[in-house]
Amino acid sequence: MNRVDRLMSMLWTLQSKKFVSAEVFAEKYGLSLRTVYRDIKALNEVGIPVYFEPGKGYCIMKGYFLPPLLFTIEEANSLLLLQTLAYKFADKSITKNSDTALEKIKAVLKYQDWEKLEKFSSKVEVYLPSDSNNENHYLSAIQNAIVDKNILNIHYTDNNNNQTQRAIEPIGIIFYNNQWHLIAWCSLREEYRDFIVSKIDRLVRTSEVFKKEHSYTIQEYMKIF
DNA sequence: TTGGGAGCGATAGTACCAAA
DNA sequence: TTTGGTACTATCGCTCCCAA
Repeated sequence: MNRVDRLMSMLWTLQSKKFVSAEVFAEKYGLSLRTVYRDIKALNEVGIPVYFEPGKGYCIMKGYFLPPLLFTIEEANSLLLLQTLAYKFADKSITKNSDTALEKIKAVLKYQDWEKLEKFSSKVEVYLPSDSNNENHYLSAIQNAIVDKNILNIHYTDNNNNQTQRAIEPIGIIFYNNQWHLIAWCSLREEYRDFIVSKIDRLVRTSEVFKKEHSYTIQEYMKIF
């Protein structure tokens, strides 16, 4: 990493964390403390309001924000790979967002890097078994419901082709057996259930918050069931 | 019990020099 | 030009001791 990239990286770190000590920077970039002090001074000299709080570390003045407009070609390639995986493993609601995110990244790349990224994008492919299905578009809504603890109303077709309507409280999503599974408290069955996302025929995210205090995390659920 | 001063360690910062 | 090493100073927080 050259010095300019490192200074930018330090800036993003300071923007994303409350306090960072000189020692943490030295360890992160494999530098001596002396060089970290020089870098902090360099940031100050170009007008970035980095200040020091005794016992805590360095911090950037509240309200100061520089949008992360610079990406290296390696970072852009990594994101392109992730987007390719998203196309295969996620649904339309996710790929729509990852498309626009990648377009924003491409827009701020240097022309040479943009050209490299375009060449690379035609040389990456992921193959999945033919029975995998990511044709619906509920993953994004499910993600938001999990974060905001919103109840979901779903129309679901189970393994016996029985169609039911349920109110569920989603605690997490898991990808296994080539399918996304939604783990949720089911008010119809009054227990935790594993719903295959592709078998959800209709999904409505309500503004109603969870009625139950959930005792499981998604990791604990997978260990137990 | 409380407040002040001394001592100590951790951390931040600077100066100078050498090496790559 | 950039970086690291060493020596040094400054500051802060904590603990201990002692006097009021």
